[in-house]
Amino acid sequence: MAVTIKDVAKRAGVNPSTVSRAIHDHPAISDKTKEKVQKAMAELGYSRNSAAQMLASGKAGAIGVVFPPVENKSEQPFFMKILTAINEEARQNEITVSIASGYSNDTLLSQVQVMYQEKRVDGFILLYAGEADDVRNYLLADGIPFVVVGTPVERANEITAVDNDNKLMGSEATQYLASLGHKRIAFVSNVDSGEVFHERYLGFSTKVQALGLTGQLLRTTEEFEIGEATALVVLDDILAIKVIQRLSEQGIAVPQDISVISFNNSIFASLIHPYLTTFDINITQLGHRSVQKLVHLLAYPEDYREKVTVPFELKVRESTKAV
Amino acid sequence: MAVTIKDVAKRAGVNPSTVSRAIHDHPAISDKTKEKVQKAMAELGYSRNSAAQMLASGKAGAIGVVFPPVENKSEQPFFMKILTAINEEARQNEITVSIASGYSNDTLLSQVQVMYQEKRVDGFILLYAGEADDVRNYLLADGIPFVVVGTPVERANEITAVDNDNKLMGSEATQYLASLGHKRIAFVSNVDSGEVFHERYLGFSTKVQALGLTGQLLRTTEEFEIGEATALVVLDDILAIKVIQRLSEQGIAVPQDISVISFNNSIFASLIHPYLTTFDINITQLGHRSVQKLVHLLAYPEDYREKVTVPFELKVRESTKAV
DNA sequence: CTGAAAGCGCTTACAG
DNA sequence: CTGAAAGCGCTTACAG
Repeated sequence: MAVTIKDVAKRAGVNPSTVSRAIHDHPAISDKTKEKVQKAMAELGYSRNSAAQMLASGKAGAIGVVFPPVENKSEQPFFMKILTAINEEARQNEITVSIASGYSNDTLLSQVQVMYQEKRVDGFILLYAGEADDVRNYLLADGIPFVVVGTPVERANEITAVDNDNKLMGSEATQYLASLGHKRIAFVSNVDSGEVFHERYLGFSTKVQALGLTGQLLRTTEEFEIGEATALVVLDDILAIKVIQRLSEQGIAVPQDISVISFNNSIFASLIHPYLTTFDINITQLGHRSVQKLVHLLAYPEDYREKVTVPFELKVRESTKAV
Repeated sequence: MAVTIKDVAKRAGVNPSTVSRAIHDHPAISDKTKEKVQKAMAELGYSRNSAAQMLASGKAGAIGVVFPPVENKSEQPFFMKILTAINEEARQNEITVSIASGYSNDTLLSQVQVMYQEKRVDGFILLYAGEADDVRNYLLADGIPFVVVGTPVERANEITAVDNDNKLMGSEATQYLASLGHKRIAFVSNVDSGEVFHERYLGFSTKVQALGLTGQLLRTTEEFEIGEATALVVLDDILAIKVIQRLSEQGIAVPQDISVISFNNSIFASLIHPYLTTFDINITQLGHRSVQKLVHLLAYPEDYREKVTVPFELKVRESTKAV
């Protein structure tokens, strides 16, 4: 019923193996034959059968995207956005994207194992980094190609990663506030672990020191006092708008009384006023590059694992002002 | 290298065809033989080769999830959440989820066509409804199994759909406000088309009429006056928090001066105060049911197309109060 | 209840 | 530059 390589071969008056080679643009096949085959394919409306191709070639032509085992994925626009970007780039490479998601490490691991063992995918993109977990250990142990979006803390040397330079971003946030004349700045976070927090905070505190400013760390999990600070570097957009509301309840207005700068440039940054001055982390690029790196790894499994750093961009909006 | 059905057969002392049947729990195979095969599989660590299975059986064991061709998918938690739910249910059914996304109807259509023609998927779940578009027309024309999340306006009779009852939700929103003593209520929207808007608004206006209340439609795209209204039914959470901020700038406080009720119960509903009274639309259930319906359709292609209505639930929070 | 055989639609050494 | 053949790992009528 469906058009096969045999039908095309018959129509073009060649052997099926020649059709297969023509399709893959094999250098040994003459241009003339390639044209004949092209023509026959077009006339018959040929589509390859991916299952047959996978079986014969041993390649799945698909990659798995692994979401973090957390409940609140849907609250973070990051995931949908990078998934879209990954799919876009995958399509350019004629690769299909399958997904693995779950709320525990166990379900995630078993999905990843099944996907790989059943040869449904050739490799993986992990959308979370940090400490090693079961999934990463499995991939590493079995030598399965994968790339991580984010920065692994362990065995970073053996892992291809794509990330922003969070330390530099923390530093530039501070620098920008300093350029507006702020001298007393606080870093605000709702967590005290995680690579993203560590790096952004490190960039902040290093820069504070370098410029001779006054800096401190404020945790939103406890009651906190702004004190003398005239500017805040907040871990991400969503936290920033919560902080701004809390300040507003205390009669402190942003940016009139205090400036706020944050990270990610998500929907939350331009949801309500004051729109946030924030760093765009270029999620589309993160997605594209991670696919490219994985494709490379698939072709050259023994090549070096390297880290790709994607540039960010400051978006100045309403939440910051000069003192 | 990888363990195949042949290896298992040899170990179990049976024919490969028997192994295949045992794996699929074929009724003709004796329990004793099934056990032998189970044991051999476990000992050898057998995993099926999905490509071979797909080729031999003609089934992909995978479904495609199609995202709407819009830019702002990542801003709506709905998509990530339903994707997670779909994947969860698919896993229960040993089905893989692949995705199709793009910013134009053309790229979306070509992805869907390729996925189906290359036999990578058996059917699709469309995450958008409303007017017929190229993708849906293609699926309908070629008799490809699919289910829609949402309510199609055309040819609804030929399409399996999973949705909430938006009209009823609009009605119950109004009813709830009326029960709090509100008599002048406005419906607030930033669009004037789309099934979701139409249905929710229809439910609102029908109920307003039935209860003898005063109702009106306010468009946020223009300057609007609350007028005499003491309560607002807002199209969705994200719009609601924007409206609340606008009111606040005019010195109107929610819920002290005016009540607000909205829909979706997304992250935006409990992001900042006042937390929103809103309807939870049960996205997890929408996702699960859509997979179940598709699986059914795959097994019984000639069965009726039907609509599944998933219940919703009112979440009372801070944005509404009695007059 | 089980086996032997053909076939699914490709790819790829091997020949020439 | 191209063909003939074997093989990838399953499934499934057909026999018995």
